[in-house]
Amino acid sequence: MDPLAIPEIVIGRLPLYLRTLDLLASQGQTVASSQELGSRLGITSTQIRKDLSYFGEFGKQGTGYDIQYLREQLRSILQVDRCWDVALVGAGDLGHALVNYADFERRGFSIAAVFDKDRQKIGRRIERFEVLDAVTLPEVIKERRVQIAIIAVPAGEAQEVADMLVNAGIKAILSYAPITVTLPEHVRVHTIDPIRGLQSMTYYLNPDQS
Amino acid sequence: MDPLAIPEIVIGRLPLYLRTLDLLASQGQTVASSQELGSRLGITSTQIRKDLSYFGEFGKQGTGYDIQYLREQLRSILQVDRCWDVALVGAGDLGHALVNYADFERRGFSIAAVFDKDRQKIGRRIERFEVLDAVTLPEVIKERRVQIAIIAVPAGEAQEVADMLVNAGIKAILSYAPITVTLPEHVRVHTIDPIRGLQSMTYYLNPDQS
DNA sequence: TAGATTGTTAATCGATTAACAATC
DNA sequence: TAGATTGTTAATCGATTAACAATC
Repeated sequence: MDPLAIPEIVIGRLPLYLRTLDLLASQGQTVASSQELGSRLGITSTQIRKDLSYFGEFGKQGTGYDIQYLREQLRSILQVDRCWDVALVGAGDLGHALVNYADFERRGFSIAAVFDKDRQKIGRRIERFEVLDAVTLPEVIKERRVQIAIIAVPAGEAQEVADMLVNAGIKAILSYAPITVTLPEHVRVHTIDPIRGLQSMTYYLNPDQS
Repeated sequence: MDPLAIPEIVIGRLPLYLRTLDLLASQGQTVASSQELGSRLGITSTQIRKDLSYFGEFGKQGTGYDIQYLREQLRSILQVDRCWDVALVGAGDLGHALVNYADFERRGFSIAAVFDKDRQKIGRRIERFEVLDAVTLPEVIKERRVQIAIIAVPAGEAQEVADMLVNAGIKAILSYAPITVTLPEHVRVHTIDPIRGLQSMTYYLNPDQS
């Protein structure tokens, strides 16, 4: 099946399904119905079955899904049955938090190198990494054929860093800078902006606060 | 207009518009068309005009939008023309990064207190905050009538923390724990899971990596 | 067998966009 | 006036869901 024939919104939900199955597996559960997954995620069972049906038939009537098997299938579909090297740009507080984030490894990613352009930070250690000079970024990324990067620099530097990453061959970027970066369309970008989430919740809040 | 009559997906885009207008304003620009906003955000100008039309008429034919005026209007709609107190739970690396995140203040939020349950962390300082014992969370939140909280604790503790927050009166939660927390429907939750974003990009990546 | 649940079709629902009159 | 752009309607497009046969 052509990967692009499947709606992006469906692809966006698969990691949610996988995450939920991981949780159930860690609790020792071996089988789950679309009903159970749905109620845990707050979506309908029909939607889950429909989403999965784009890729094949993974369940058993009357029973549900074998958790182990469906996890394997989803990992294969999402290509996280391998481990992807990730370049991290920005060795500030957020960079530190990301280096220490244990979930990356468990879920298919491994930080391969940490860069910063600040003289104060270059050469310092963050856990197992030495912070590398950002000018060496292109060669390191090219040499190691890294395809994924995380941007954890201030908003004002993010576009410049993104351009540099793309020139070095990066194909997917997770950006923590609260701006919309503009890139060639063959490069995928996900932006994490915590304020965006907060601001769309305050819309619904009661105005009376002390 | 009844706030609930407007599609949530529209509300979700307003912070994007505001963020872009903030950027343009900081560059000294005074007027912007829906066309310009759209091309910066990668969405159509029609969609922007349609979204804004739920709330009123803010533009001028032939000219576009007065940036200053539209910012004020959007801030008012989103209720970020005031500053909201936010309780932060979790004083680890991520908590540190959030305390130091300058954008909160500029965009309508102010961290009011930091909590942790770890004896090692309680009493320590993070910038201007003393880390408070999580058992004091209900009283502090109730007393200060805080409505918003950020969860920055490990996944295994997140549901418990969320329940505690809701009992204390919290109405909106931004969670960095990679699980789906289950809460009463009058409470809004936004979950930030960086791996989710990465996993939906690897789907499209070329499998050949060194 | 009876009960449960899948996978899929067709209907419904909702969001996006093309088109355009209004007007600055 | 001519050109540009808004606000809005109606058409289109795409996503969700109800319904149900198949089957474990």
